[in-house]
Amino acid sequence: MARPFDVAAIEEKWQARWLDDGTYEVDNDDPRERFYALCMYPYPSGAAHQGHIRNYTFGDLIVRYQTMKGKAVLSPFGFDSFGLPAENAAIKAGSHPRLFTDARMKELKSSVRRLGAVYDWRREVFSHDPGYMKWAQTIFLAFWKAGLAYRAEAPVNWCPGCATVLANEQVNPDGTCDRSGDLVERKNLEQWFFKITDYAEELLSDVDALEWPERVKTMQRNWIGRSEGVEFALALASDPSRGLRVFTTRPDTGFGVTYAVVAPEHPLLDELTSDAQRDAVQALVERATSASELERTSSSDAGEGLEKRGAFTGSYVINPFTNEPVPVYVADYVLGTYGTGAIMAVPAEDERDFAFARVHGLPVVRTVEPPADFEGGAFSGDGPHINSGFLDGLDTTSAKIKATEFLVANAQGEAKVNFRLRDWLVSRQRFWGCPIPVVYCDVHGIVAVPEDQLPVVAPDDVTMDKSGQSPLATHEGFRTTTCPVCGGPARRETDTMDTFTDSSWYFLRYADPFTPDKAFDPVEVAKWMPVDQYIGGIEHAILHLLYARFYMKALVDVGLAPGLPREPFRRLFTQGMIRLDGAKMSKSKGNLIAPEKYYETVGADGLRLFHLFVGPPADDVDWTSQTEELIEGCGRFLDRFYRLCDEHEVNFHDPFDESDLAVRHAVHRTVQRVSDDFERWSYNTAVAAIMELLNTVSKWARSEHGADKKTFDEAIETMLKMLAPMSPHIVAEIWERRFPGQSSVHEQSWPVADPALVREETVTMVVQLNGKVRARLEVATTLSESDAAELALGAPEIAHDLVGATVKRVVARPPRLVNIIV
RNA sequence: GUCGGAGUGGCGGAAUAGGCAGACGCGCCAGCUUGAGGGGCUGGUGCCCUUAGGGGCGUGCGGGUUCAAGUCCCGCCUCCGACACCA
Repeated sequence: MARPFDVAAIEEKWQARWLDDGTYEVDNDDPRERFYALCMYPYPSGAAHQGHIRNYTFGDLIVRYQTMKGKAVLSPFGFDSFGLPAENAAIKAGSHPRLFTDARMKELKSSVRRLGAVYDWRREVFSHDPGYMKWAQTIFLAFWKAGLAYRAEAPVNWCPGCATVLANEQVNPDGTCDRSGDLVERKNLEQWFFKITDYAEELLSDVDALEWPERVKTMQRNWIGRSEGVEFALALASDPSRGLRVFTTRPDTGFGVTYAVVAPEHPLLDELTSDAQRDAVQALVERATSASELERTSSSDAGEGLEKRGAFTGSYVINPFTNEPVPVYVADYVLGTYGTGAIMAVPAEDERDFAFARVHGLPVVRTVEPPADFEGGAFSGDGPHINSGFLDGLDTTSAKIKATEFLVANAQGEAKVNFRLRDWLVSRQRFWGCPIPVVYCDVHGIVAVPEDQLPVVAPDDVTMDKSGQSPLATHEGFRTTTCPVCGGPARRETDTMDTFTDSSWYFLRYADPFTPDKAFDPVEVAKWMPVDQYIGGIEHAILHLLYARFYMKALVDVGLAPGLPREPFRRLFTQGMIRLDGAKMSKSKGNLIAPEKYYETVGADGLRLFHLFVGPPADDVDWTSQTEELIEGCGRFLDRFYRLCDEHEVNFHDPFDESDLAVRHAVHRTVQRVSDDFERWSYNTAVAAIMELLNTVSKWARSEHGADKKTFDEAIETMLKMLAPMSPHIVAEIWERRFPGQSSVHEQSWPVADPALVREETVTMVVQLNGKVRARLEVATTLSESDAAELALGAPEIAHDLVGATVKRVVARPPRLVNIIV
């Protein structure tokens, strides 16, 4: 396509200027109102693809728009530069992950520059910078000293492919590794954890006030998974002084407990198992613990269809409500990691228990009366209680209260809240991450590396392979050290931290990257936090966002962030992803569409406009053959705009007349629309509004009748300003030619609509006959109801249709519509 | 299965408070620009019937409320996403 201007030259010129002039650098003591705009910390995977382009287009639009609105906008950039891909690539090439990472950071950096996205590069942060690691480790130690980090042996998710443990959040529902897709195994290992569960309640309740997409909030709530109930003891029939502790949310159904179940991992299982049942129990346990999660859950895609495998232990416990003994089973449908790892089973009111009872021939006793037309097994709804002694006749809510009181008094019960959320496993047996800064001394145990020795940095000459242990553990020089307390022999921790720790506080360092003696100065950071607009992909709805929220609260509590808000991200926007042939576009899938070819044709300006115009920002974009043509169309729009600004085909007339006034109206109405659309993330309609205005102005100015020069200039000037955050290069170029020597369009104020010009004097009123449009009248906006009705009835088309008919009713809604019912 | 979100022309999508369905763009058609056009400009373009004027239908499906429903209510269907034995 022949463009009327040199795209590449213009874009390069302005990109260089924004960078050289430090146009978007901002100081912490800036007196203007502040705005913190942030795109999620990117993993440096190389040159940007369309997903990045889309993300940074939105981010840059906000930065430029808020700047024009007169705010001091913090727009930082950096890299989540630790992580597996670089390490795996290094193993493959026999190289060092830093080489890959540095090269890819450079690529991504040049990509965002090529897009015309602007940042305060003085604030750049990246995870493998020793200057950043030092504070990452300081924070770790602060958490440890505050009891928020601890070491424990735990059954962990072990990925054989990645040769490391994974957080629960990194294991797919089908039991495979989120990264490699390998089946995850269970292993018992000593690991570091963060006590995120201490914050479960606050993490849950604070979700309500966040201006986040509802579905992200829902996902967070579900992940935390709060449930209220009672924990109590089922007395062992063999020794009633001892009990099997269980958790239930339905104490009201206690009279219906016909058996109990313990998880295969339950500590009391061995004791509960009788000799006669030992073989059966053993078989069940072996199958359950060796089976991967996949095998355990793959028999069906619906919970109720799952095979209910279990075995009788040979023991009985006493139902405290009935005082009857009930059998204890071991079954893999009870999880060792939730609640107490044991349950009371109520087959009549719980589907899973019902399914199990059916398979194993256990009795079902209804304690809640189901509706008359109820068909099916378990009824988990509300209803009057039956077969329930002192609970008979009560509804679920009152029965729960009474049953809880009973259990507290008679079965060592206590009301309890359980969470699905587990503590965050943060150690990784990998090389390319931030080392955990502790030392193990035979005398003093776990000892923190003293602050003046931070950061602990991994040596370069480490062998990385997939042997299954931490690469750092194989490096004697690193591993062997002395105890900071006694000077005796000690060994270093050789695990590194989960990279999600790096992305949990980077936004604080951005706000104050200059402080040399601490992670950040809370006074400086308070000037920017919380982030006003956070932008990123929906894939981080749980992991990153939950961890960062936890960090923020924990940092305040351990004293590193006094006075800072406990929630880091006030507003969140999750953009849709780009799909190619139905699959998400990503480097790992290898289905990328590189932006370069579009830079050559429509330029960064055209590509940005496309991403804004293609549809609602939150929606996914399907990249199809038609997409190319859409992008061309966006380029053509910019061409048309450029040519109009040239004024070659424009005619001018002198006295200002009605046609000019109409254009002024259109200009101001468009300003109104675009401003509103910007505020509500409706960029596609904002672009449409400007396209419409260009069509109007173009037709008017190139007509024989011509345009008033002042009105024309106002229209062009206003369009330039409105397009500035969208397609910043060409707009800056045109502005400079029209206003040589003046400050850039990007330093102008965002246009404000004149209310008098937004208001219309006349409008088209629709006249309907029985709801069908029969006439259109041009009327004054101030038209009264009675005048509207009169006008409508008098309209020639209507009068004709009304001959011989009786008007039953006239609904007048001036000035838009009148509906005549006959 | 549960919880979210969505379903509108050939396509991406618009309709912000119940009031003209289809803005804007892509594609397509016609005309002009006439050396041709992958450029530019002008006009047309939901579907069906009709020679015309005009008429009918139309926002996943079926009901309902209303003068008026893409929008509100009830019941379904389909697709996408999250969770998925969490007691």
